Amino acid sequence: MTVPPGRRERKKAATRQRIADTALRLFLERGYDAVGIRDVAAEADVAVTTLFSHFASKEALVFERDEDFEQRLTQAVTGRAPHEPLIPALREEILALVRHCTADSAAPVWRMIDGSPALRKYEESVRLRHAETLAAAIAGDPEPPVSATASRAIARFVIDAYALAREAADPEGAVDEVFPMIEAAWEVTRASRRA
Amino acid sequence: MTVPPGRRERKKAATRQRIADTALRLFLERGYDAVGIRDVAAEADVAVTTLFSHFASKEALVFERDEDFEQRLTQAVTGRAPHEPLIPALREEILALVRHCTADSAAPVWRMIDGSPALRKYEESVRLRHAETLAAAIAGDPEPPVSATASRAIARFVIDAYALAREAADPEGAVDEVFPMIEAAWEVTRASRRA
DNA sequence: GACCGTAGCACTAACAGTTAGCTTTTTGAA
DNA sequence: TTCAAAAAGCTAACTGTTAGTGCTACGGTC
Repeated sequence: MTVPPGRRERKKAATRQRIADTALRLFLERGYDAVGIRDVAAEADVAVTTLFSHFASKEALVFERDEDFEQRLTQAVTGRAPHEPLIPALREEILALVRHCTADSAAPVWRMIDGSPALRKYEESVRLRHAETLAAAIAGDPEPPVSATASRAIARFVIDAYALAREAADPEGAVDEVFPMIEAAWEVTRASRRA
Repeated sequence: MTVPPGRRERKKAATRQRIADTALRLFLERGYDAVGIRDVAAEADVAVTTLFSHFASKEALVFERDEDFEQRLTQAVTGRAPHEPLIPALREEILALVRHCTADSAAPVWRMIDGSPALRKYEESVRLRHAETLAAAIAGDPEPPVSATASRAIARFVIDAYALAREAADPEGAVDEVFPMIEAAWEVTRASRRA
């Protein structure tokens, strides 16, 4: 019983990381569309099939860490202090995530994403998944019980806020503008429940 | 100068329609994944390149009429009576569209879409475009002036409502539940503008 | 320490969507 | 009739992705 995950899993993770790093480097050097899967595989010194055993698609190479995003969102819901209101907690988390991805160091990557229709499309589908996960977290939260539809709606609104902020000229300002709207929408679901 | 759209354009439209009809028929008969582009082209008696000159992708064959959707939404905004409030107008239009696509006659098509990840993903990207178009219509409406961010947020919320309703067990009930939330979000933008 | 089942990886070859390059037909107008 | 442009066609490729198959190294067990 190895507390540090066994050598096999470490090797696997290393291979995965090597592929992701190589891919990102090549994409940034030559442009996403100009780099083929075969190029990435060759440069990372793995077979094409190996690459696809670690990543479901070419786009997934770019959004390698998207599960962190998902985790942080659900954590913001399920891990908040008792009686701490939901929407402000989500607001803080989204704000942190927006700051994170509009940081200068991340700029080239996001410029690449914005420049590729395939990547933008993929990002949307990733966000849809995040919205579903977030909806499940909200629906499962005992604090204020809400209907399935309402929690899915709020979840989508929150993800929308993130998407809008990322594209806005003033990302933090966009969060400040959209979240009061979400707060109001949220209040409606609570009001109808009290009635 | 032919006032009735010339023969050339009619023929082109006819070819386009023949391709779309053939594609949909084959997809429903054999399943979306089991039908290749070459099958559709052969059955419609056109070259593959011709097919792609009419449709940008295989998925686009299924969402052939999606511009109607877009048109109806912008029409609901720009074509409403003076002083008619925005959100109820959008609510009515979304309700009509939801009814339209949950009608029995359309059921097989939507079942096919729900059964194919590629189609679901494509539908999301189509919706994103619709949200952008709707946002532009809202932002361009003189009646209640709103910021670019607020109009984009509302537009996304409205599209979200449609998406949620389409997937919900009780589509019309979902519209009834989500639109009050949107209305509240909308009021926030108006309140901050009056302040 | 030897043994074995499994997981990771490799290789080839192919499939399917999509596009480029170029030719032929059809159309609308001079 | 003649001509330019649009539409349609054909061939051949490129690119992401997968199936099939086998080899190798690891991890747990006796």
